[in-house]
Amino acid sequence: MNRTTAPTLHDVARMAGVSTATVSRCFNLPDRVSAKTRETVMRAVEELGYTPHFGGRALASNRSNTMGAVIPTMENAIFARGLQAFQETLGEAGITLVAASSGYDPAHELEQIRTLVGRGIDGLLLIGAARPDETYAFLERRRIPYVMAWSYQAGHAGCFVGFDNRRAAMIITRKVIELGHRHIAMIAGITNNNDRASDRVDGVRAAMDEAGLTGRDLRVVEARYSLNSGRRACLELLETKPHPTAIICGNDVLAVGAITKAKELGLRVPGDLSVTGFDDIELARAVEPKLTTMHVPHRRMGQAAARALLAIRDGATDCPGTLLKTQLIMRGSLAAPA
Amino acid sequence: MNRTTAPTLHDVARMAGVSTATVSRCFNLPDRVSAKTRETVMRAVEELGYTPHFGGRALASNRSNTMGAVIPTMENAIFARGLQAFQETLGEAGITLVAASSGYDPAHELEQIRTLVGRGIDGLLLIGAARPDETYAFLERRRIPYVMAWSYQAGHAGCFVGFDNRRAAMIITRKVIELGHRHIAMIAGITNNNDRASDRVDGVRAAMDEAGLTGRDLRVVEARYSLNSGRRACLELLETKPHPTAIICGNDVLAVGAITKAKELGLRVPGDLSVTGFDDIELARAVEPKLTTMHVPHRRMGQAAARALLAIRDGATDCPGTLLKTQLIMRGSLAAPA
DNA sequence: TTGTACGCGTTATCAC
DNA sequence: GTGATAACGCGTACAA
Repeated sequence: MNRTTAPTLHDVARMAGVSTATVSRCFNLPDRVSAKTRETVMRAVEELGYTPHFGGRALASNRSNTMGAVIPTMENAIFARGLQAFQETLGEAGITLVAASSGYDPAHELEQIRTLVGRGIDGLLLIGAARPDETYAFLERRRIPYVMAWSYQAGHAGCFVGFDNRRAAMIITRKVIELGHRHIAMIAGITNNNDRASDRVDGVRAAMDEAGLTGRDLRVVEARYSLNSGRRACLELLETKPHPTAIICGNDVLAVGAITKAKELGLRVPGDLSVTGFDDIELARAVEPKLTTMHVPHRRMGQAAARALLAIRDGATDCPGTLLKTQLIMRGSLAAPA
Repeated sequence: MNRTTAPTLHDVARMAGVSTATVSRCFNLPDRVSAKTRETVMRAVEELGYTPHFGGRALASNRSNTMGAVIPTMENAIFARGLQAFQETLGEAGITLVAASSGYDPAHELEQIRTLVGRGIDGLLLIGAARPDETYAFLERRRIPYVMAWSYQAGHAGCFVGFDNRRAAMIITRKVIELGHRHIAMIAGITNNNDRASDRVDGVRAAMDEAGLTGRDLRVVEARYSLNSGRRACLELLETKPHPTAIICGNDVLAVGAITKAKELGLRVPGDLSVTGFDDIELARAVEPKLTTMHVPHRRMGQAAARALLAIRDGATDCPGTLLKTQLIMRGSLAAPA
């Protein structure tokens, strides 16, 4: 057992007394090999602790059995959760995941995509649709199958596995208006290069219009994805007159930050101020009052994205995209204004 | 622009009017190429949108510029956060990350490790030290450099980048005792195959002993990593007599679950019941009262793990491990018993 | 400084 | 059912 280098197909072949071709077939086309030889070969494989070399395999087969994913950051629970499901589903199909993050920066995203493509990925998961043409051009030129998740842009070319952010935001806003709120504010995520965030703002605006409320009745501030940003944004909104009676937030983290700050300021939630979230992460049930929010099926989305990519790999001609449903979850943080 | 296949080194060489060797050198040993040729080559690279093929590169150089990581699950915020930092630091060094998850199952972990190793990773990040000898044997045999994070087992062979879970748990328990609590309970994470969880239990026990309190004074239940499990465990603990006046939790998620349940039962926290956490994730500041917990530098740990692996790759002979410090964060959920 | 030529571990196309 | 053998894209002696 003094091997200093990993065993190769050749070593296995020699040990089993067959050709390398046969050993290879044992892995890739097992039924084209007699049961007896297969058994001999597998014994040798065991004994040597042989594992196929990825590089050689990719080179010869022009397939890597690898899918890539570039997400904004793993620190955001919704992406972590989706990525986990994505990876699990891929794993069941014998595919490994290479992951990278863009830090919400389109230029960095392209750079990461370039790296992954160089690695020979068979498919790619991206988040949202907001990126420069250059990125799409690169993907097309290299013929890399990709799906975009967390969004669903009907007019946009490409394959989406996501939901209608605008519509979901409309639904939650309608509910707020229906309860009687007229002075409404929004704490949005950073909308620059982020179609999920900007679609949600659009949705809120659309619902306001629909109800005959004007832009003057809606104040929007943007905030980074953190509890503290939510707190700061909430404070900023409460310093203007007339006070909003409801704050619609672009995600749960901002909403929880806002609730915390409001309570610190002596406001009762939802008595003095209603707050809504978006995503329905675990945090939504940990805060008091529990958060009224829009449930997004993050895990199902990750699974669907994986299945879409696998379908394309297996020759699916048209886009196997999926429009997922979100669901308004009424909890304690939204009520009629006093 | 009708390429149906990715451009190769050969294509670039032809376009630039040089040999493939020169193009290759432009990437790997730029100073061995004249500035003029290099420029011509790079122009061709740009024009063709060339990216080196990973497989070929790995095959020829016997290096993959890839590091692997097998973590229990990305859905746990602490691992997501650490992995994010790990990946960022690796990225700065031009290394890509292949990630997999074990679902807290040692057998599945080994399987994932096998896959990653087959891909030709240059190093591996693992969580904790609790795994079968078979796994370690495999790693040794294949000469894969690896570091273990989130733990620090002084007596254990191998390279750790982590902290002393037992000691940290002792510190928080001492504080609880010092405040006057005598009836103490613990909601631990599942300790099976998890040295972080079991070390924390040991630490609590050790601090009890040290204070002359017996095992009889400590009730321990284990719970899965979720708010609901924390709630259920809390209920179970409160059904026995004498009631604990303080519950020490193995992580923040369990602690928040416990607080939520206690409040539902009409108990005041910390008036009737004190609760402590472990990890200091964002959730800890979102709950009311804010959680007294043990801060763990997850991001720094991910960075340190990456640096350790890079150091080994660059020939470091002894283990560049790191013992990180944790810090007790006093917030509102722990106080003297009534 | 640059080019030639070989080998890395695997799969695929042939014959047999 | 099995065995030669030619790719696959790249790095790197070695030669020029």
